[in-house]
Amino acid sequence: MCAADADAVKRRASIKDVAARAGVSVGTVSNVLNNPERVADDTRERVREAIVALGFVRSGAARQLRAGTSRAVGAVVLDMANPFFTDVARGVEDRLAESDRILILCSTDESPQREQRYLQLLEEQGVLGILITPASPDMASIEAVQDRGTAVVLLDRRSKDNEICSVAVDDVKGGDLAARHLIDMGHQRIGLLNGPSSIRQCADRRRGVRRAMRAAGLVPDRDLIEVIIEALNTDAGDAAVDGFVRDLRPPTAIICVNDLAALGVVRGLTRHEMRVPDDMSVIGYDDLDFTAMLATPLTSIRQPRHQIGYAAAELLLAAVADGPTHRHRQVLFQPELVVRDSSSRPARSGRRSSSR
Amino acid sequence: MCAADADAVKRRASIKDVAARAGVSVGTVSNVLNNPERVADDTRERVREAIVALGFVRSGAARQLRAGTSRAVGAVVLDMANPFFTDVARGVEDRLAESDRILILCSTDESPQREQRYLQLLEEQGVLGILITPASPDMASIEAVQDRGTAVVLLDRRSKDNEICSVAVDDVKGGDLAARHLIDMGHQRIGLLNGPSSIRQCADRRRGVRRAMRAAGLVPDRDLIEVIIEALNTDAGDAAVDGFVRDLRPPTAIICVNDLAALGVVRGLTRHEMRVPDDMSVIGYDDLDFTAMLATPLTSIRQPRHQIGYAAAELLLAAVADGPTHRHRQVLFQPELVVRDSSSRPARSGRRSSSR
DNA sequence: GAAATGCATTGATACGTTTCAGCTCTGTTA
DNA sequence: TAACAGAGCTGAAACGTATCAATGCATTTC
Repeated sequence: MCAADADAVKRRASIKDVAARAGVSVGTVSNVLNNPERVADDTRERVREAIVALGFVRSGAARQLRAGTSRAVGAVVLDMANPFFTDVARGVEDRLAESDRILILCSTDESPQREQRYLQLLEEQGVLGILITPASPDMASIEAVQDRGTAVVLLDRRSKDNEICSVAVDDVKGGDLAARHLIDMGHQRIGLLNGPSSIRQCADRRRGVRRAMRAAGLVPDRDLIEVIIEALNTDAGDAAVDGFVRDLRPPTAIICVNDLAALGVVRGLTRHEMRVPDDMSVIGYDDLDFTAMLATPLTSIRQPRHQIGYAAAELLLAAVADGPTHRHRQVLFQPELVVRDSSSRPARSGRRSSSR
Repeated sequence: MCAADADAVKRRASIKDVAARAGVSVGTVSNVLNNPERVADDTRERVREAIVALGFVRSGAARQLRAGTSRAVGAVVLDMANPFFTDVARGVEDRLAESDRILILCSTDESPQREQRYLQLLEEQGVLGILITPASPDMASIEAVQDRGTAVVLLDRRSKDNEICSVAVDDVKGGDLAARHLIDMGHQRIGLLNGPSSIRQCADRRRGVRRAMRAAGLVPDRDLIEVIIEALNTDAGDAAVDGFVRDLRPPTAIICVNDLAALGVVRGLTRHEMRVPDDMSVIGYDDLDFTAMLATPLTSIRQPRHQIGYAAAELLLAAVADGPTHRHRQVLFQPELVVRDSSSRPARSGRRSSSR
């Protein structure tokens, strides 16, 4: 009913149609769009009128082809339904929106094939750059993309050889924070519910925990009780509780690999008729939104998720602006301890492991 | 070290470079890419070798310009960090991946300006189509986009006049399910913690609740205690509990506008030294992942989030395939009641409101 | 009054594909 | 033998924009 002429169905108006209608050359229309200060006021106005009258929308494809500059940035994550990546992606988007850029979001589900496919699609798309949490250990194809001229920033990973920009969180510090907090409150025997060491984050946190213990005069090999779970979810956390409470000298606190597992640990403790934090302190990791809202709000380690995304996008845009002169940078964020009700001083200190 | 000739730094290889290297014309290279069966085996092989040798990546921009066909689909949601949209988006992505398509995800934060901006960027980008949860009540600009030839599907909204495809959930049914469940268990006085009626979903659920009550012989105006909250979060839910328990004839069950509010209700009840479900049944809405993992797992109404996204993407691709002959369709999903521990028979039935 | 200056605009070109009419060559049919 | 068919390939045009040298025109400077 509105701006549609009888035959406008055929095809979108082009810059040529606008030029014809406004009685100017296509070059002038292009200038109105890209360098409005270069064109006289009345001409500019006339062109603008023609643009709205025709419902003209400029072709990003043609613009990109000619000018070589795209509006889109790609982000390749393990799973965009995972709250961690979700918040990171939101940070990315917020930074991109400031520069009128747009985000193409891809989930690999940790499948190298899917990662490969998405990399190719993004490269064909001619994105400005790619943010990626690699699914496959082999970085060859990612480096190939970078060599071919597309900026790349690693998300939640560090590049060892400084060949590529990255934004990550200091997980050693995260483990350290959790353990130090417990030790400060008087805990002497600590449980660590961790994921497999093959996951860098898990290995790092373990190192952090042990470091903090040694620094406090404890002996990790004696005073740290470790349980490894493969699936980092609530059910696994629940089941793992048995391993801790059946220990000859059970811990008085458990540091968990993430909040979901911590939730399971709380559930498992309830199963054993133990109360949090009176009988056992519990610390989570990730500080998911809901953990603060539980009956016993969870002490947790917070990662600045939104900031990570924002910083990664910032780094990417800088890399694009720098061009070939760009020097790769590694950004490392510090996690933060959020103390809530699930951690407290141990009820009974030291070795008096008698009745109950 | 690999496929980079000395001067390959200058610019990405084009189809022309491939043609030269393979000793064929550009038309043939194009055919190898798009209609491989049309070219002889050995030629095809030669071209393929040239492609990998040069690290050739075809330009999506040029392809789109010439062929008029894009690989990208846009999705405009209120907030991509919201678990609802997150799962919906994942459904969209999964469907798109099946067709080698890519998802551009945009959060409006319910700002009409931001929505407007994103619509324009997506249209310039030449996306195949747009999935959108409108932020502004005014659909004019969305319809304008559709009129100009970009397919549009509404997400989590219904279009009244059938001028546009949509995928939504039956919220009346959701309210009905929750109330019916409680009534079946013997509850006679029911609390409804709802959002403002200006939100279509809230109004619909209220209608569903009242419908179920009437169907069971209850009188909503007498037996339904309603509390409205503006912010649909945990703190508001917590605070709202006072309104219910101070009622002359308090309800024995509360239906909540979402799981976060339900969490707050549980917390508020604890504050009043009431237990769930013994003293009060609580039903949430959304069935967020973590609600099943709580100390008292939450009864909730589940919306098929992933399916919604998948179906919306399917609808969009169908609309694109149909071209101008397309007939708009409205898809309505049914929500599902998930019974867990937070709902049970009322402790004391009817009016004997004596001791405890 | 001529030259110089600066501003607004033009028109042609290039970007990298896809597409398609037409060419060549080989083998088959009448 | 001529005509034809079909497979395989070529070469040029077109898609819609940005860019830039060139042009026209009005104003200022000497």
